Amino acid sequence: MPVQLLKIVKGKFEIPLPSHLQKQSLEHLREGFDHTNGYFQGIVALSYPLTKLGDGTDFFKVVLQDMDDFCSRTNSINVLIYGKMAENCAKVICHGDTLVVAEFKLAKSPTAKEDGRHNYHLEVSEEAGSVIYVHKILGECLNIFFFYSLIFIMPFQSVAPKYVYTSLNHLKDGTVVNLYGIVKFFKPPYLSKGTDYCSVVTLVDPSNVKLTCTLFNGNLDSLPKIYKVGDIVRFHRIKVREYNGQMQGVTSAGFASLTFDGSVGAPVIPRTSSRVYTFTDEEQKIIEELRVWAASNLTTSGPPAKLSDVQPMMFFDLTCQLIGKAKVDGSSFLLKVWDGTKCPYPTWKVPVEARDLEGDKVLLHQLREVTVDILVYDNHVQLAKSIKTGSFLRIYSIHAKQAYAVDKSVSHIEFHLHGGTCYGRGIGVLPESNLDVKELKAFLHSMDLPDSQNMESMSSVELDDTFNYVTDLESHLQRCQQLPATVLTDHQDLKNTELKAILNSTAPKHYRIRAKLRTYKPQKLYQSVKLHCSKCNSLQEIPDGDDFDLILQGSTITAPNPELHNTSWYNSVMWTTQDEKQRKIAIHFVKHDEMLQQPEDTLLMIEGGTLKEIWKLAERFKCVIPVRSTEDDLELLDLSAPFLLQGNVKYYGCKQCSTPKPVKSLSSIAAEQRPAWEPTEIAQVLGIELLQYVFIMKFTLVDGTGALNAYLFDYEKFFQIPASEILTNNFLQQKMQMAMNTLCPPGRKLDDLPWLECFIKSYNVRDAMKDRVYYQIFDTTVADDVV
DNA sequence: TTAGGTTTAG
Repeated sequence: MPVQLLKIVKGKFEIPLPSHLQKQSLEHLREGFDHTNGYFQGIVALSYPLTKLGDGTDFFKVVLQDMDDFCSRTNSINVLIYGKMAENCAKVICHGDTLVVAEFKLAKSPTAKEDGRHNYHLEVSEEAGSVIYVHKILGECLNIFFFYSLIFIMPFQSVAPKYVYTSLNHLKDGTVVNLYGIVKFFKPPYLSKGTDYCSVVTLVDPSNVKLTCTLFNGNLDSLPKIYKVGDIVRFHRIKVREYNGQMQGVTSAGFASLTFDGSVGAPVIPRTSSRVYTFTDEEQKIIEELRVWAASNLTTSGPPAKLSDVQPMMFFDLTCQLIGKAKVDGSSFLLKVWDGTKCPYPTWKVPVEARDLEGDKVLLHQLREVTVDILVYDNHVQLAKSIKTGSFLRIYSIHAKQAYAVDKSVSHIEFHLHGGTCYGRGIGVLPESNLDVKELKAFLHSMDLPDSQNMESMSSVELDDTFNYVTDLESHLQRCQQLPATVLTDHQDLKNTELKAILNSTAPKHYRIRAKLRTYKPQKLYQSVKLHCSKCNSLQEIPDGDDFDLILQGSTITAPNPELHNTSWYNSVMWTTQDEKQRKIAIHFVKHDEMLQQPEDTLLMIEGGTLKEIWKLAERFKCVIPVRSTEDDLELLDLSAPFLLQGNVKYYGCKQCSTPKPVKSLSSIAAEQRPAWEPTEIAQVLGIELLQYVFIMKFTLVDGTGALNAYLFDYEKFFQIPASEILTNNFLQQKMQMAMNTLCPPGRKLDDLPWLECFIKSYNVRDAMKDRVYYQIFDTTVADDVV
C-alpha cells in the first residue's frame, strides 16, 4: 500500500517501519549519499492544491519541515508527488501531519533560491516504488502556532481502515478480533494465583449480547483501566473461545485496550498505558453512539454512594481518600478512609497498636469523626499494604455490616471488604486525573483542609497551625450556629432593626438585620442563574446549547467569502471537511503589530464551525467569536447565540439594546499596545449590550418578630463565586451548595439555624392596583469560612 | 498457568 496511516506508541511507530529503512536527516539529503534504503520524516508545513501536469498526470506538492532541526533557516524541503499517489495523498494529508517518505528520488530543487528551502527536493510516485506513511496527531504535540487549530479539528481519516470491529453477536470460536463494548460488570485487577494480574470484564453492545473476558497480564498497567460499570472499552486482538457453551474473551499476544467514560457528554479521553494515541473522528463517533445507546438501553445504578448514604447491610462502592492504614493480623488489614461526608450511624473502630498505624497522626486525629475503618481480608491484604496514604481509591463491594453489643442495646456499622473477588470485590487506585477524584479533591479542599500532597511534607506542628481552626465537620457546623454565616461589607455602624419594624415602615429605606434563613428559592441552585441587561433591566434565561447548535448549523449555509480573508489585522485559513457534508470552515486569527500572538493571547473568528470545534478552540485560544461572511465584512451571528466565548464562559448580548457593528471595529482593540480582549471592551466596540450573569434568589428571613422575603441579586459578591462560571464548574457548584447548606442546613429546626447579618433595602414597585414593597439584600457576603 | 462474575460468615 503506497499511502499508509500510522500510529505512534511510546514514541515509536506502532507498526514498525521495514527494518531495512534508515532515517535520514536533511543534511544527508544531497548527492554523494546513498538514499536507497533511506527515509525522510517531517511535518507537513504547507501543501498545495492537487493539480494536473501537461501530460495529465496528477501532481501534489507538500513542504515538510524537519522537526529534528527546528532552528536552522533551511529546515524544510519540497516533496513532489506524482500520479495516483498524488491523488491519494491530497485526500489524506493535512497540515501538521507527520510524513515518512521512503524510496524517494532526490533531485536538485529549481526553486531553492526563491523559496529558501533545501537545495534538493524529493520526488515520489507509485511507479518508482515510493511509500508514504502518514501519521496524524493531536494538536498539543506541536508548537507551530499557525497550524494547530487545524490539526485538532480536522477530521481524521484513514485511507483504508486498519481495524475491523466485530459486534458481540458475531463472535466465532478460535478467532482473534477487535471489539467495542460497554462494561456491565468487572473485577478490578487483582493478583492471580499464577504469575499475572487478572481482571474479569463483562461487556455488552447494541446487539444485546454479553461477553465475559478474562484478561491476564504481568503488568498492571496493561490491563484495562476500568473504574466503573458503564465505562466503554475498545479491545484489540482479543481471542474468542467457547467455554461452558458460551463465548469467552481471553487476552492474546498483542492485546491492547482503551477505556472511556461512558457518560453522554463527558470528554472522550482514552485511558491506556500508551502515551500517544491516534484518535479518529470515527472512533469518537462510535464512543458517542455507544454512550447514547447505553443511556437508553442499560439500567444505570444511580449516583455512587457516599459515606453519608450508608445503610446497614448494604454492599457499596466507595470513592475515598486513604488517611491511615495498619496491619491487624495475618489475614486482615485496616484502611482508614474518608470521603468528606459523615456516616449517619455509629461506626466501629478497629483496635490496632498505635505503632502499627501508618499515616499522619495529626490528620488522623483531626478527621477522626469522619474517617471510617475498613477491614480488608485475604487476597486484598497485599494490595492494601502497598497503597500510599493520601491516595484516592475506589473500593468495590464494601459490606456495611450491622453489629450489636452483647446486650443488643446498641448497634454500630462495620465495614468489611471480604476475601475473594465475587461481585467485583476489590480495590482500585484512581489516578489524580480521574474526574471523580478531581471532584472529591475539590470537595475535600473546600472544607479548608490542607492538600493531601502538602500534608505529607508538613510537620505535625505546621499542620496543626494550618487548620486548627477547622477540626472536623461537627465543629464546622457548630461554628456556623454561633457566628453569623453572612457578614456585612459596609455600614458597620448601622444598628439592627427587627423585621416586624421593617414590615411596618414605608419604603424606600435601608436596614441592617440579624435573621435566620428559613427557606430559599430556587432549591435547584443552577436555576438561580439568569442573564441581566443593565440597560433595559430585563432578565432572561440562559439559552440552551441546542439553540446555539442550530444557529451554527444555519450559519454554515453561507460559505466563507474568500475576499474577506487575510486582511491587515487578521490572517485566515480555510478548508473543506472530508465528510459528505463538505463543510467549509474558515478561521481568522487576529494579529497584533502585524504578528500572530500566542494562542492564549489570541482572539480568533470562526465561520462554519460546529459547537464541538468552537469549544475546543475556546479551550485553547483567548477568545472565539463565531461569525459569517457578508459581501463586504464579517458579521456576528444571531444574538440568541453567544457572540463571544472565553474559556468556559459564553457571553451574550441583549437583543433589544444591541446595535451590532461590523466586526472590523475589533481592529481598534487589536491595535492597542497590549490588547487584553476584555469581554466588556469587545462588546462595546461591536455595539453589543453585554448581558451579565447574575444569581437571583428569594430568601425567606425570620427573626422571631416577623418574616419577610428578600431578593438576592448578585453577580459575584454574595457567594464570592462569579455567576458566569457556576454553570460550567462542578467545584463552584459544590462550593455554592455547601454555602447554602451552611446558611440553611437541611432538616434543622429553626433554633438550630445559623444567624445571618444582612443589609436589606426596601423599594416600591407599582403593579396593576397599587404600590408593593419589595426587599433586596445588598452589601452582604457569605462569611469567609463558610465558602 | 492464572480464571472462567453472582457477596463473608472474620
